[in-house]
Amino acid sequence: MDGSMEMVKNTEKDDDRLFVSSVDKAFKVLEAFGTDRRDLGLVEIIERTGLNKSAAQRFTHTLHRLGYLEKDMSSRRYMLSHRVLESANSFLRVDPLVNKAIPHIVELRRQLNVRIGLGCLHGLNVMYLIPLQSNQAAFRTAHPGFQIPLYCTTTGRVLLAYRKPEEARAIIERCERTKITPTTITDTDAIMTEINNVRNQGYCITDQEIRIGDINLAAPVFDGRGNAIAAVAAACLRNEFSRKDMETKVAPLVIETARAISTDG
Amino acid sequence: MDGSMEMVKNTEKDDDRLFVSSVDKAFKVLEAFGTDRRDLGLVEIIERTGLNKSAAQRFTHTLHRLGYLEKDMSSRRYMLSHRVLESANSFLRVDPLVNKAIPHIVELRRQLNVRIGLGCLHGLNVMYLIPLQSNQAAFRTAHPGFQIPLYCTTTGRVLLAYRKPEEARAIIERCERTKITPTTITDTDAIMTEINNVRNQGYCITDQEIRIGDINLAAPVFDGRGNAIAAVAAACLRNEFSRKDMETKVAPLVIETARAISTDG
DNA sequence: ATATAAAGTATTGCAATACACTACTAATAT
DNA sequence: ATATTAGTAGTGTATTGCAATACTTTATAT
Repeated sequence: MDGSMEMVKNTEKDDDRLFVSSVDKAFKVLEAFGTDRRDLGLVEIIERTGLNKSAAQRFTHTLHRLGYLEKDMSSRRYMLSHRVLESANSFLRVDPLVNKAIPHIVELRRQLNVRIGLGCLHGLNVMYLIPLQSNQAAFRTAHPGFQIPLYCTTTGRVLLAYRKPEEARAIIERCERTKITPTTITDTDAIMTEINNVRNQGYCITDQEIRIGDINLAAPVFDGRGNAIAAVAAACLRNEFSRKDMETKVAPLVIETARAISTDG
Repeated sequence: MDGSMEMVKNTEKDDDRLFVSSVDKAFKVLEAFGTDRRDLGLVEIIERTGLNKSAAQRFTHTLHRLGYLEKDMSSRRYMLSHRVLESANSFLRVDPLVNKAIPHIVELRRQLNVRIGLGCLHGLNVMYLIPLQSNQAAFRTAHPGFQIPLYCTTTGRVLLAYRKPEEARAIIERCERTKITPTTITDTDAIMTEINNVRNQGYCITDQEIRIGDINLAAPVFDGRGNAIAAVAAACLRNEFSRKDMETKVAPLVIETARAISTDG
């Protein structure tokens, strides 16, 4: 009654009369299903989403009825249904970048016979739109939507290289930089040095910064306005490709592929 | 005021106090984005979803703020964002069927060098969880979540073959059976005959029923309880594989792959 | 075996949220 | 220039979603 009727928590989503918070909560539930566990019980969903019991109950129920969640009736635990693939397929089939890239990516894979990916920025991660496995092996990571950290990967560094340096630096500093392998570079300045090289040489190499035995290389894809919107990356094995091989043999092919995918401005 | 306060429209979702209809509407908007058009304006969304203007406005706005829809500010049209790949990736990475199948599917592709797919039932369609392209060409249809009709495809017929005949018949009759190619079988009895053969011979062949020049073969994958939960399908070219080739060379390999993926009861 | 705790399900009155309606503005098409 | 269509903003109201609570079932410990 002291006149302070105004809420203090007007950070973002409040005071937005068009925002429907039920939708937000429903997606919080969907997003609770990550890659670590397959099925979740109600309490686990409550823990992961921050919703209360009633809300968790109502949104799991609703998503179940809509067919986006499966429910195992004996364990009463929920899991994602294959229905979530619907919108993913819609996206992939109509996205111009993906469609333009596919034949070039396939051809590059044929030439090098290594894993090839097309990735873009997604928050503080790189998301692969097309992760093409090599012909021999099949990786569990070879599905669209696969994400890897931004700061220690070729695709991430390439995409940062074509943004304003201070912007790139800010993004890197927001990353939780962990030493994934002994050779992972985590120092901001060191990463910035790598990034600065990219703009000069037109590609980026990382040497087992994310997986022992891998040496990777990526080059930028540009849109019509000259923005780097994606990168083509090749994941090679160190005992098949030396650093010199990467520079002299792999780099020209990857750069040429990325250029071919780029929209000619 | 005549006492008829009760609603008449209690078909399904009403009288369900736990069902949150805002979530339903939000997903209606997401589902409006199919594979025919990339971007949609507000009115198109209204037409496809049946929502009114306010609702369409609020849910596009909400989905945009959540990052699931992109908005082109010049055309003010919406499109799916690559964020929809997140849950697809989560599903594919943790699904036991997919994980068990991948190495076998890859090996089968290596042996035959044709397109191989792992599909399951999804309403009146077959949905491919893993559509593996052949090594030479790349199809736009080679993304997870790709759907094909049930009634005229090997996977569909295989999956129906291991259900009760009357159930299978009912499903077929619910399909809108169009003659996709001149040789597409659309008659219910004729399809039932094909389906009955499947249970005897353990596989299904279709001869250019969905694409001229293709001859396809599929075999069932069973879960621990003996239910056919998926099928392995091989899409071959007619000028590379005769019907006899399919029966003698392809069928044993596909059946063996499907059996290897099946959970041993 | 029995008790105890934990997880999941069902119900209800209340009020805040999402609703439809309307009015307004901007962009095409004629 | 004018008409028409598409998209945006605002508002009072009641319907919808909310939290609290009670109840049932399953799991765990004693």
